[in-house]
Amino acid sequence: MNGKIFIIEDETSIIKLVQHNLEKEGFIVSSSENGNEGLKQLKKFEPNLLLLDWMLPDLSGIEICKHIRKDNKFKTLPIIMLTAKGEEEDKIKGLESGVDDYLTKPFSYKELLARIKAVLRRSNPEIVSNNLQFEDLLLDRIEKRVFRNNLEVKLGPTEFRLLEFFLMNPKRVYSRDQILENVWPNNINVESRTIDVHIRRLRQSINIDNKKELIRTVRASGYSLI
Amino acid sequence: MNGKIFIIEDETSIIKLVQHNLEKEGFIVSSSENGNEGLKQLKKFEPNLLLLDWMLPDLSGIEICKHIRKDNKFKTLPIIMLTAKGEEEDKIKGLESGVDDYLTKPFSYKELLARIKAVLRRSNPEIVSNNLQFEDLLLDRIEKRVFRNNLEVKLGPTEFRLLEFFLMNPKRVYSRDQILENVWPNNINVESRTIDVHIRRLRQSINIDNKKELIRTVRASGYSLI
DNA sequence: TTAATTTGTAATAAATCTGTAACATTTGAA
DNA sequence: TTCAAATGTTACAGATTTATTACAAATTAA
Repeated sequence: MNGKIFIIEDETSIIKLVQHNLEKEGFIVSSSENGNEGLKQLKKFEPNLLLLDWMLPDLSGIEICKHIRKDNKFKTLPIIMLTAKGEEEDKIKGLESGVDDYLTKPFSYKELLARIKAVLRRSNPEIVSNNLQFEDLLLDRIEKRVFRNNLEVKLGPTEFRLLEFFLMNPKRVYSRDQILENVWPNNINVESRTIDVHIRRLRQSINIDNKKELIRTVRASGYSLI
Repeated sequence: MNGKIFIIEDETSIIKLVQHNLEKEGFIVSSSENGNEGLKQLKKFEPNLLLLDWMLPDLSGIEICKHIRKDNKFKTLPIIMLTAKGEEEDKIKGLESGVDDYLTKPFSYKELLARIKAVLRRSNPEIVSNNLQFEDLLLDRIEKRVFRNNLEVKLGPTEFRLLEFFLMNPKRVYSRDQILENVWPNNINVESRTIDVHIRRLRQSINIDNKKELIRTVRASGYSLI
């Protein structure tokens, strides 16, 4: 993980906390506490992602956003907006100015990191680690391949996403609802029992020559990766 | 890749990191942590490219630059300048003293390598390979030719660019959008299905006497070079 | 200019995936 | 042990995605 992240945020404490943690994670981080100055620095720094405070002393986050989107070189720079609770989230959501995601303060660092990775995964997949592993199971997000015990396993798109989801938190039990929410595209409604069928298909695919079962059924609760 | 690269840079940690990585890449690397000494060594070493810190304890990078440009033997030595953030990049950009490129610290190694190759490709094309290869497939960027198993394969311009793109990151799956963005000229809009047709044409062309299929379809995701 | 090649698209065929219902089996509480 | 609820399994009919083909328009070469 060696992407570059720029932070424009006027609360020094937040900058310090986030910068320190992101650097520990391996990111190269630079920051500014003010909009105009930040914009200049940003252009020199050429980050892979921008954390942008919604409310700044001089320029608003929105202004900065627009400014960036006009600049040909940074037209596609991923931006995560940081907002204080209640700061018109609706407006932010609907932004055409092109915010890629947003977080409401106070936010947990863990959540921020997750969002950062998710956004980076879309824009610069090579920066974020792309392999998920569990025991003898390996899923390569870049190549979209799955291996069990070094043998490739063929999965359909839904089974792939399902396994990907389980691999993100092995051992954790997910209810059918949680699985639906996370694995199926938004706003799609499928019968809850449908999941059972996909679980079966996934099980069947990854159980190369009667190796040990990797998906555990937790009666009345859901499923988990062992 | 067996060109010679000289580094003049006073931060030992940077030297170590860069030198180690470049050597892994196949370059022959030598370095100095000081300007005057470095100049002498450089002349003996006769590198194909110089990585030069802008700010040095004794001589400034600019001084070194000028010095080198006066020397008939090194008049054309490609130089990539390394600058700390905020070190008057404008001046550097406009330099007639002839810096070929510059990078702002902190920089990612990946970016450095890309710049080095780009600069070398201009000055010493023979050092940087202009061939892309994958298994028995070979694409010559200079001559614009493609070979499969040593037999030349004729491709139309679009198929050529398509294959070139795939060869830059074999095994990686690209969505149709990504392919469009990278293979088609900017601001051109073609139907996403059009890509399927070009994939077909490319497949047909490179599948000389039923050799193994090289382009993989990943349903719901895109295509990849195997 | 004409001829040859290349391109994009639409139409259709083929392949693959999905969701569901129906029936089978397992589980655990009473 | 019994029985209802939960999960497993299967088959299948759409639905979706990709492959293939043909063709007209655009581009390039002769």
